[in-house]
Amino acid sequence: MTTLTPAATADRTGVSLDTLRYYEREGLIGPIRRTAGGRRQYTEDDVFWIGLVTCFREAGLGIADLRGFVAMLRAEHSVQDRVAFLRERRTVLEERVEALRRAIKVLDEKIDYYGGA
Amino acid sequence: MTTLTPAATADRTGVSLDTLRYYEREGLIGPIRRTAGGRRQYTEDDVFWIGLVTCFREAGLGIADLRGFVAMLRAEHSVQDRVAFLRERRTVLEERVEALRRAIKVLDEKIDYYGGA
DNA sequence: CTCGGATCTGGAGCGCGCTCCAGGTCAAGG
DNA sequence: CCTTGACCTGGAGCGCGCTCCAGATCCGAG
Repeated sequence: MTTLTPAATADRTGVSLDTLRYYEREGLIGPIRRTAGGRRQYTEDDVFWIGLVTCFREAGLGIADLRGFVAMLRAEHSVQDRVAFLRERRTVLEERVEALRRAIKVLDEKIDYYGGA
Repeated sequence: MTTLTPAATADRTGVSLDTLRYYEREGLIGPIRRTAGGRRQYTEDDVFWIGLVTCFREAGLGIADLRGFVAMLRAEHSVQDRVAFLRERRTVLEERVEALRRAIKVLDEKIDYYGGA
């Protein structure tokens, strides 16, 4: 199976080396496989998961939220628990969209006031 | 003209006393009128503006952005500059909405995977 | 006039999410 | 071999947005 070096992974994902290590320390990704010498080897699956983490980070979820997400995947949770967790996060994000819509509306009003020119 | 005490203003706006003072120090609001003794007297206009600031903060704009907003209102800027600034902020917020939509989509897919139960 | 609660100021402290650094290790090319 | 550059670890540092604190001042009720 092909693996990626840290540098290649940073390149592919747009996440810095430091941040990749930080996410791993925080339990958001990995643990990442190592070579005999201790260097990290990222798999395609790792890259995919890093993409998910990035997606949620860009949406403004915190590190603790993401840790919750990882925890949810561990088998000790029922399907109901998982869906409840997912719906809860969804609600938080929807509320954030509403906050943005309100702010955009204010901006649009101001722009209109200036004649939209 | 009726004015509000700091406590009443915090109450009305949902912004803490410390944060009101902080916003004023940072130039996001005010300067707020004072009594002879130095106590702040918030007007209805102040309260309204605090509402706007809160709206933008909830949308995730930073303190520096808000300061830019205040600067924009000062007369040295042309209508074109102002509208350009407003449109720019609007674009930033729209991008944020898109990031949220992407994350919500991921959540929906997971929820579907669990059968939406 | 006195008391006490609200308010004042300046500055320290905090949680988050990185980011940077020192000092050392690994491994491919010459 | 030896060099060189990517990588390792642990920990310090940083910018943001508050939040908290001490010590002083104000002012309405009694």
